[in-house]
Amino acid sequence: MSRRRITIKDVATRSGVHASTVSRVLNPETRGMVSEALAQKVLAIAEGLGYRRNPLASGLRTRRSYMVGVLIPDLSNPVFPPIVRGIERTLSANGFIAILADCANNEQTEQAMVENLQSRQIDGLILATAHRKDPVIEACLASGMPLVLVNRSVARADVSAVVNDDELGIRLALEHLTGLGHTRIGYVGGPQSTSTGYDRYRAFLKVARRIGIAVTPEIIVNAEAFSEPAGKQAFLRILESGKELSAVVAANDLLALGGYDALAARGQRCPDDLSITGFNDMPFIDRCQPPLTTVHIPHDGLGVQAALLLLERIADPDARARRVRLKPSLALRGSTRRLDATAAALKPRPARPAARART
Amino acid sequence: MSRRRITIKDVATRSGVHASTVSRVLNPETRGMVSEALAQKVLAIAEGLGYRRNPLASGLRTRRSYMVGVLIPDLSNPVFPPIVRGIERTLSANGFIAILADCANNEQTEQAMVENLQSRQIDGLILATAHRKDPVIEACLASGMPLVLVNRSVARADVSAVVNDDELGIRLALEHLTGLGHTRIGYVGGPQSTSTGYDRYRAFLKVARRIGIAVTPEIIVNAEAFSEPAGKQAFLRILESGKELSAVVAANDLLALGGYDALAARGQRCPDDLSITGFNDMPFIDRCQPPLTTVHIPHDGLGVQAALLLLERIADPDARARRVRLKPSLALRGSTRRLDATAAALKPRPARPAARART
DNA sequence: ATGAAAGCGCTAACAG
DNA sequence: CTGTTAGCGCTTTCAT
Repeated sequence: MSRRRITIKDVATRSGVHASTVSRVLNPETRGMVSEALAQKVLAIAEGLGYRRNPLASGLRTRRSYMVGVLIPDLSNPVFPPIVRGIERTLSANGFIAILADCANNEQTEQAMVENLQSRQIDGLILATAHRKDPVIEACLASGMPLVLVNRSVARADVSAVVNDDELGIRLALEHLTGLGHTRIGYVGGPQSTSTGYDRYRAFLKVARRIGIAVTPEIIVNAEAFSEPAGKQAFLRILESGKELSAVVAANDLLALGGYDALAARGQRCPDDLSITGFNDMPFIDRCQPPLTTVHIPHDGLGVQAALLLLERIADPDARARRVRLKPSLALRGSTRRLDATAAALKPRPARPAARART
Repeated sequence: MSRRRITIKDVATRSGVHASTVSRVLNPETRGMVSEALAQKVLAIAEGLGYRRNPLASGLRTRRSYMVGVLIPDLSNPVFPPIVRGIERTLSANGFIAILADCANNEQTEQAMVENLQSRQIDGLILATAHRKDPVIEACLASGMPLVLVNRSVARADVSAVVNDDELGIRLALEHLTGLGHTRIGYVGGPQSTSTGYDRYRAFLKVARRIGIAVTPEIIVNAEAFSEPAGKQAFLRILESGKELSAVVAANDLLALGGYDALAARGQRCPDDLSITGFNDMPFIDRCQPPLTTVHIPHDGLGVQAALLLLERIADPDARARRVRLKPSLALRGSTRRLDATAAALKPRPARPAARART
């Protein structure tokens, strides 16, 4: 069935002009070189024939593929779909396509995928992988490939990146809690090998000190992973540390959910016994019990900005690297509550003031 | 910086052979034409030079791009990320890449994206868009493009598709409920313009009749969309229909969540006043309150199978269309409960048996 | 078994 | 303004 595709040559013979003239007409940049009348005629014929340019062929010549690689550590992590969506929409609107690659959090795979993408002549690469040390970045930079990082920072300043303002996020969470009267506030962080884990941890230290919260080693526990089980373990440690905390800032929504589990395991409840804030505002986290108060990250915006930054760099590869920091906001929900004098302390055992009164 | 990429010609001059020989060596299919010794030598040199084949160039010649289009209606719908992930992993493992396109549920956009993908010489297309009537399918078929549908069925039998066994899913839900003693069971469905909405509705009619549930128009409401608000509206209608139902099967988890909202608005609770089952088992739905009993769909498996089916068709375009139907399972959680004689009827007003006993 | 030559579809020098 | 020519990197006849 599938008849041979219409080529530029077909249009040329039908129009009675040379192929290169057709090429000039079809390319917006060179359209001006051709007389308006002829251009219109050729355009009409191309349209009539249903001509579609073959980007592979033109790319072979121009070394432009109008393809961008998008490397994600794990699409099943709910923060990434909206980022990818923002990226894809923006690229698509600018005539580019997104090649999706999911490296399943595996550095080996990541390396291989980047090489594969490079060999496919992608015009640029968006990296959303999370590790702070990442040889792939050096390799990309060395090869001159336009590169933008999203949702992760990196030490060196010569690479473009779009990140959430994690310090602001932590500050929003902390100020919310102090505004509710909390003073003994702990922190459950993420793995320090990840950029978000590290950044938020640093931010907590900085903001907590500035606000005047006593920062001692016991009130801070960094979880092994950004997951519910790891969060539960971390919360259990912090709850059993002996420090009587009334609130905990978690570096991630999943960790916060782990906090719910930890409380449940101890026969305690959120927010009655402990206020908890999350980070990310992942989809449907407002439907859990209690609805999680969390730092909302504009994920779609991260994706859009990353795509725009990359397009900019593709257009001008010599442009300086830029960093964009997007502002998060606080999603106020039910996992935090005002600390009143009577329910002040979090007792290790459910020895509520009311119970004590009976003795 | 970016030194010119190594081409097949570079390898040729270094090896002292002709480019075509290198090509033969590098291509597994034609490797046999070259003497083993020479092949080894060329391979070593190519390796040493860091040669990477340029798929654009070879594709131009062979009309194979090793690229597959993946068209999604909306990546922010939580059912799709796992499907996409399964697709991507499988394609990638077979030397293909996935071009992701999100048409935002817009048919216009869908049409344009498919054309764009086709012009980019994709070897095949995976469609996850949901509408039952879809001119894009005809167009693809007509053009001879290998095509696989995922998570959606279509009337005509000559198109490959991977779907969940919705009838089994509905049966699992219904049998679970009847097993708990429910007999007055309603159904909140999805939009009939979508394939899943339609299929599950038909399945409910069929299975309910077979099981012996009285199917009257009042106990069935199809929502306007697969969303929480639409679900809430539909549940309100069914609850106010006058039929005293003790359980409702929802065609989708979001609709079920809307059911929670509807109950809450009426001062009732799930599962005490109404048992509800969902469909999809989307991520974190087990964390809502109450945890939703729902039909679990193997989304990742859908993606994997779709990719495999497409690869098969790409390898042999004349192969017959195949349909794969994957089996769902029931995720038993807290939104359904045994119907005991005392709490049998769902009263419009909270006139609980216990309360009545006191009078 | 290997080399030579042609060409996939398109663009970019270079002429005229 | 438009046609001619060459070539992007690779594969594939066709010779030898």
